[in-house]
Amino acid sequence: MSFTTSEENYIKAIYHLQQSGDVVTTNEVADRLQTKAASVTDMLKKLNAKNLLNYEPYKGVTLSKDGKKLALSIVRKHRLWEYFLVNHLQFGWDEVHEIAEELEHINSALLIDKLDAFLNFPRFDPHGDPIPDGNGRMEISKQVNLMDMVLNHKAEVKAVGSQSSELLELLRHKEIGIGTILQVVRKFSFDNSIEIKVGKNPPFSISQQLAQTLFVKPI
Amino acid sequence: MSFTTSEENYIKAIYHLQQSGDVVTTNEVADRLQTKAASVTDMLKKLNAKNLLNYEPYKGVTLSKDGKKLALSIVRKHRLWEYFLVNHLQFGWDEVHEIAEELEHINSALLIDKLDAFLNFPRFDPHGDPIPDGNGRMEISKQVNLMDMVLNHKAEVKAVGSQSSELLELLRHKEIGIGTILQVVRKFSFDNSIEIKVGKNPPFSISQQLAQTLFVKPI
DNA sequence: AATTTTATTTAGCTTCGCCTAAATTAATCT
DNA sequence: AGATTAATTTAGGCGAAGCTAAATAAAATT
Repeated sequence: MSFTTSEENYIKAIYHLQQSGDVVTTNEVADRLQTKAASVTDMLKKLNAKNLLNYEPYKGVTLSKDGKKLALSIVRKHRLWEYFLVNHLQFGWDEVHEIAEELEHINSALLIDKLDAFLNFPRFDPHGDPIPDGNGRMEISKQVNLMDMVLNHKAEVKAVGSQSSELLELLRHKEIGIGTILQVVRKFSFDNSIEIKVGKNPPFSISQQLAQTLFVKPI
Repeated sequence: MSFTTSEENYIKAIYHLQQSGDVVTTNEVADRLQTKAASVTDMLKKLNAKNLLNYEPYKGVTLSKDGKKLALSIVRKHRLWEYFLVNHLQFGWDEVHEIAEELEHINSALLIDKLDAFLNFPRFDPHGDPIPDGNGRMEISKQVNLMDMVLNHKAEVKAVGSQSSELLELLRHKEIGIGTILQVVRKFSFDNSIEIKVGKNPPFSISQQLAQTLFVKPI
């Protein structure tokens, strides 16, 4: 089964809307996709006929098993491409969304598998959102990127954005690992570097690139 | 100005058809795009109205200045993506065409510039076709990939597929450079390696990966 | 419970890219 | 040159995905 870009966009929108508040309404979808309710109704009927959703007129919609699977595969593609754009093409993490929005519709399972391998099977995208694996499974813990931590709040390192040996070497050197408790004590806007404090050691600074790959959970 | 995937495919088709035999006919386009002549006529009128072509009913079509520019930008994208797929994602050069066909329609000048830089400004794609630069200029010489040379014919190395330091190191070691005269004396299908002879030295073998980055001109 | 408001669906129309069949122009062959 | 064949265009339609306006169902108010 293959789907149009439009169909995929609807499925993805419903997936995201479903995250907060189970059943999704026609207007919510229309809002998110910048389209009109009537157009949404048309598409819901179409996707319902393809068994991607559970839809009953006037009663809102949820994704079916197949719909969820499709949504996760699109999310996977989107986040892998974002990772690629930021970590290999030197995009800022704030400028990649629209491009990934296009790339996510490229149709090739092999391409995505090879991209995943090339990127070293990252588990989080540059925004800290988890990347589903080939079976749609992903990390659940609600993490926040170290760049987004409020000052002077303790947090525990929960995940790193990639498995590349260069990154691991650097982390080993700085003595940062999963489980490390730290807090951000200062942020410098010049180069977006931040200063962190681990235990009773004196604070030291880390680069934006490094901070972006660290995901922490506030304590 | 932005164009639909369909429009871009027509422009690209006309560009390629124009390479061999100036003026392009409706049926040639229909053939190449696996569509019907009537559909082509529709599109030709549309693209003509957008000043991308010089089209007169019954008299065939050529690309206008703008059309050529657009065509070259699509070809550029296509070949850069092919290069990426083969040299970074480990695709075989025979399996990348369809995927690049999709990727070439992704719309972002910045993306392509950054991809180009990431790839080290390659001048030839994995098939030996030249990659246009941002201004639509590209190498002209009719080269053939070393993999495709007939046995025992002398040829001169004209270009290498990339500028990566790893490649250059290897070439220096093997004493191959632009201008080197060589001939393929044997091909091994097991690993697609080939044996070449330079001057009066004994023949030596080079890997498929290396051979694919070498472009020669038969003498 | 009846009415009003809001949400959703239905009906009918538009554009895009494609199609078939019919008409027309150009090319080729006696 | 006139007739036949081939190439191309025109006319009319179709499905996808969108829209507006009207109809209907559900929710909220009185």
